[in-house]
Amino acid sequence: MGHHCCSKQKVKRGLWSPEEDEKLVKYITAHGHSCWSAVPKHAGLQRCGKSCRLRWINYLRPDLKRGTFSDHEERTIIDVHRILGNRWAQIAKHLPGRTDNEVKNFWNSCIKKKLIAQGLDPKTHNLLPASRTLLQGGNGANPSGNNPAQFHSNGGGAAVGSVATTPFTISSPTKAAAYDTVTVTPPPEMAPAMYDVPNHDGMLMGHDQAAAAPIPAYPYLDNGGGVLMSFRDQNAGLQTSMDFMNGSSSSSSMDHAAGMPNGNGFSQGMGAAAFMDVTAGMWNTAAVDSAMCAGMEVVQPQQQPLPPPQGLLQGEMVVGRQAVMNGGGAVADKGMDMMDVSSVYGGAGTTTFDLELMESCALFCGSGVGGATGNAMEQLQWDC
DNA sequence: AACAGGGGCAACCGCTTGCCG
DNA sequence: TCGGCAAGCGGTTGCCCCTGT
Repeated sequence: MGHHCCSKQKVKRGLWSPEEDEKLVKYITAHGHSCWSAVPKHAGLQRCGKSCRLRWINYLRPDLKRGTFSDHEERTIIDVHRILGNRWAQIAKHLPGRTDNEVKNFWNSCIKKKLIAQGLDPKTHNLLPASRTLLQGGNGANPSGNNPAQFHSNGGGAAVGSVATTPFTISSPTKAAAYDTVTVTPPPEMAPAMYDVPNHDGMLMGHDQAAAAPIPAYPYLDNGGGVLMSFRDQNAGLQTSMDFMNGSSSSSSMDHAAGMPNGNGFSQGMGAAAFMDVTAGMWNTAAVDSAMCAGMEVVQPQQQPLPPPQGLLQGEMVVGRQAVMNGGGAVADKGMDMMDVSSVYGGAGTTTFDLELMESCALFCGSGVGGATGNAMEQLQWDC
């Protein structure tokens, strides 16, 4: 059965011959591809437009990078996949010269196996049950030297060494020097509700001072500020990290004070909180409801904070989309109208970080409330 | 040398999305 | 608002090549 666009045509299928490639390249080079359905006819090809498009995009495009994936590209794929899931086109955008098809094939043929070999579920990036059981037997420590927690995605090692104290990290590297931190003491009655992580898949957020250090440039997310996220497996005591960087991002970090009850984490089952203030680029958080940021260190700017956008007071706390971040649970139950950033995004335009990815990162925070279904990584997938 | 099995990759299929009349 | 069309996208298939027996 042919494509819809060519069902009435007699089209060739299967592998492309060099002659066909040449015809297509010549035509596209000379005329472009404003309408793919017209391309085969004008190029003298017995193919459907859809096939021509695929051939061009996946193989003939001059800007394609051929050959094996580098270690860096591999790490990038894993990192972004952890956030976006099987959204190959989105992942491929972070790999110049690579196509979604190429990334997908590489994932299925190589990376997936590596993750499984490391004891990680390639779909969720969480520990596989077998590995979790094994590691739990070691009281959360890494007994084998093949600890998935050592699979630190950015290669920078910012959070690898902080397994014991840094469950989840969001930071941005380049303006680290402009910020210091203040610690907000968690009200004891509030902290458990906010940080309880009820199941194995709970993702935790926290702050890692080390993660605030500048990190070398990353090839992806070149359209926004950087975010570094680090995940610790609550039960196994393991941690992995991901970095979303770009050269213009501001620095920020979040921190949980030591000794937070039950793991310092954002819960799938609870309303979760990530605090950043896009009024100053990002993570310029100042006057935050102490109940919301219990146990967190909230970064404050040291130098010339940017003026707040319209509709926001300096230092007001805004994060993500309200519908995403403020899903109810303990936080919402207390009447907190948190994380509504829509007015900021649409208004002053002061944010510079990758909203799409950031939102993907943030989604998990609230989606489990009122029906904590699925796992953390599935909740990360942005529901566009 | 022949064969089987597996891996990698290119291409296809079908659904979704966006645009336009 | 609706329907048709084209493009985008992710999942799947099938072919080719390599390796082990």
